[in-house]
Amino acid sequence: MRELPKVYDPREVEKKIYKMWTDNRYFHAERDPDKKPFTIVIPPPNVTGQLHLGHAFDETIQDVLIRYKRMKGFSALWLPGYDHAGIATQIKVEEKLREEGKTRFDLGREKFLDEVWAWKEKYGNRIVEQLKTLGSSCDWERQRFTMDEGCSKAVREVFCSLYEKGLIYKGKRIINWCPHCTTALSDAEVEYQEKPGHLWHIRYPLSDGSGDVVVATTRPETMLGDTGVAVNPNDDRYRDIVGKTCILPLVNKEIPIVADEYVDMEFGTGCVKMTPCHDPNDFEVGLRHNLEQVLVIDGDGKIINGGKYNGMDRYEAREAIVRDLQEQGYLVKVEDHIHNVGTCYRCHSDVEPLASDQWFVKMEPLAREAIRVVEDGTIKFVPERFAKIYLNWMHSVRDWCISRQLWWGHQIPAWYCADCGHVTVSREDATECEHCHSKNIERDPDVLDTWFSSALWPFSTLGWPDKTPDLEYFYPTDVLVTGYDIIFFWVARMIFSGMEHMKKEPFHTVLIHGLIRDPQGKKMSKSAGNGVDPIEMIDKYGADALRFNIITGNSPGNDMRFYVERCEAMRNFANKIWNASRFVVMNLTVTENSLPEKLELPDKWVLSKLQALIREVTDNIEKYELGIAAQKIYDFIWDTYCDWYIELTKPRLQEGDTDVQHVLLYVLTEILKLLHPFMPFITEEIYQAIPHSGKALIIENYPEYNPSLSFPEDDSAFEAVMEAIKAIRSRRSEMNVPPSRKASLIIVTNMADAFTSGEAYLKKLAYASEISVSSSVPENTDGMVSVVTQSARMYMPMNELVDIEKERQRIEKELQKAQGQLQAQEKKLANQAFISRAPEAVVAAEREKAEKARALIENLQDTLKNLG
RNA sequence: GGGAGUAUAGCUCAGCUGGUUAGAGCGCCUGCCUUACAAGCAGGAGGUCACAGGUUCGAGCCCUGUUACUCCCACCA
Repeated sequence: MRELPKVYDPREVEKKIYKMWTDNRYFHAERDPDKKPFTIVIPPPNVTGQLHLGHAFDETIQDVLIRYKRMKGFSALWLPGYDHAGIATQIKVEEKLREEGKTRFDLGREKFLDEVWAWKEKYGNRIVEQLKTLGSSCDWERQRFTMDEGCSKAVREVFCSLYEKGLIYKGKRIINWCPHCTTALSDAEVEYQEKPGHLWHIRYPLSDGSGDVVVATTRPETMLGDTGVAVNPNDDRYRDIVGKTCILPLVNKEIPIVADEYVDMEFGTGCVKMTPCHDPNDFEVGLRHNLEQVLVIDGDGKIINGGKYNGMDRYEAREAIVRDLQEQGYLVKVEDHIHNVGTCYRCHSDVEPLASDQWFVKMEPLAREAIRVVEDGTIKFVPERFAKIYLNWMHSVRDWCISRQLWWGHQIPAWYCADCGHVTVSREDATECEHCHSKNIERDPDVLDTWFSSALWPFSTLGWPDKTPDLEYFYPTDVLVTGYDIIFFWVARMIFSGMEHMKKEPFHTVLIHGLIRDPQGKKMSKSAGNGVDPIEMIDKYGADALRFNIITGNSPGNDMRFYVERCEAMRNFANKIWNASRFVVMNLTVTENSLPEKLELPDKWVLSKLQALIREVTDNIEKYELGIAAQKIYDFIWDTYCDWYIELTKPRLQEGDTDVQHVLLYVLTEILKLLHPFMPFITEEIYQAIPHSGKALIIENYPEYNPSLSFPEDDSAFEAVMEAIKAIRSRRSEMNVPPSRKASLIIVTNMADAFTSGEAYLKKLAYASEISVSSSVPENTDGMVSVVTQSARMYMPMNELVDIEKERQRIEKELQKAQGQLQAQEKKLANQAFISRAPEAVVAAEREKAEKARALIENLQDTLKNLG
């Protein structure tokens, strides 16, 4: 046992404690056949990213679960790692190059990748350090990276096996293209934003000179790629012109007018220009009617195949085209129109839909199992409602575009033969065409979507495709913790990947949390400048305070606002525990943590409360109600332990009672264990400073409910004493009597035992000078203040402070209130329907309440009588 | 167009399967440096649980409708 310093300094303590944990390898999970495994794989943060509050939220939840399970005797593995984050990382390195006046093409692929790896080495460690600062008990010995050798092997295996099964194919489709990132994106990577725009009505003259058609468009620049006009076959207005051709203005090209059900007669003019290369619907219509495909916007968002507009940016071209149309008399009218524009989830540029040759994963066959395991409950979402969101998406999922026109990532293992055109897809790097054995082959330059490798994370990190002991022991993992914003990106893809490649669900529970927002409820972002740096918060208030702030005060799946003030409050809580512990240490002469044979009333009371807490907290954690569990521990520590129990021990400690020391120490230790998953640092630090049997709190056993330490009768007996104390305090406060003015106390009660053994506590907490417990009322109550509870009538001589008339009024008021309450209770109990239909326990509780109300009323009436 | 969420004290939010007098933090008022803690202690004020119906012995919680705000999906050019 050692002295605790007067002020708790989280900065110093946290560093020291974390080192102690890692030095002793407490985070390392062994494959112990005698233990059950409990596994969480971390949602891999961007390797070059920085920890933000979203991570802090996510990691804290995982750390609480892992620490809890570790203490519950599981071999708890929290597997850490990082994502190469293809687009995000490549953009950052390209930005750096741009500052040096270079592009990636100046360097060439190989040198550029060297640059990215160097970048990764430089910044890849920062986030690791930040995770450690937060207290994350990850098994760092198993740290992985989505582009390390093992993960690369897994990616290669998956790509090849899906290709062999016909579940990966290459084809020309309309895909989402980001002109800024210059790559294709998947549907999930497009965010739609409502933006104000216009609806331009443009006149296309009929070739035969018999009139014209007017089309409406939100994107006039795409007219350069128009290869037809479509109308609805049931539209009487246009029946005559179907089959005719019209002249595309500016381009001066003859294009057909076709009839297709796709066209909505109600919208615009009922005539739609068809741009097969830049609109998914037009693409489909074009295929049905054999329309020509003309690509007019290239990968940089510039016009091609557009005559005089070539080389213009798409928005520049829009202005020019509208101007020209107007000048030449083709523009009929312009309307304001709000429409949804797709934007890139990484850079927020407007996405350009364009026809392109890309690799896809065929989703329908994979989705089937992914749907089944969620529908049949093999995988549960917490909260449940997210299962619906997942299923909706999975039911209507389209093929997944997985090729990216980037250099940073897993290069697609496909080689094209220049001689026979065959595509060789291979687990080993190909040296010749597998079909014609020509050496004249070239590898596909594209890389895979970052999420392709993340999808394999739960098993690639455990060694798959090799049959490793880790995979055998730790897979399937248990809980996957993440925000609702990446259910589609990641969770969905892990589920179908796990089912396809492991034939086993990757986890049984998906624990979904919300987003952390700023105090105004806005999303935190770098550009808005409203972000809060968790590291700064840790520095100021301690990791424990930040963790506790984040874990409490929100309900599962809901967003939460972040308040610095709450960090302060939690810092205060940490300090409260610290000082309570200091108090215990200062008063400790015993060196062993054990319970005495003889327990006094408050001891039994606090132990009973502790048992109830243990049961509830464990229940809550098992149901992933971490915030509720944390709140209950908070309340117990502050209210039950500090404000009541410690105060109650003071008289006994002064008398040199060592039994009470034991109880103090015992309860404190149990509290530390309960709290440890939430506030790991301060609890460990205190544990190390008090007498303890184990080596470290982190590997202690989590408290178990023990009914032999629950004493319901003593519990309620002591509650009666507490009630008396509270009533006296309240009375004194109303009368502005300072604690320094003690008063003698006469207690009339039929619970003499409880009040007699509680004398010392009444003296201390109710500021009594001397106490007499009797069964009869004093003869003369003049000049006495009366305080009444259900179990006692108490008198305090206060002489000059007492006004009989006011006393009478006050007690009459209390009496009235109590009678009102009793009336309500009696009414309820007189209700035959209630008696017969409500559960017995509820009725019994109601009867007890009525009893108590009657007791209180009786006491009040007697007191009134005695006033004379 | 489809789906989901939220509405509880001045502010931010809890309230777990319907069962006391609806809670916490911050803020506010009163009194205390009571030898662990003023980052504290004691006492207190403050709520027709969005609105209207319904189910039930009993509703903040369940059902229906309304209003307001938020989000996701779809993408009529």
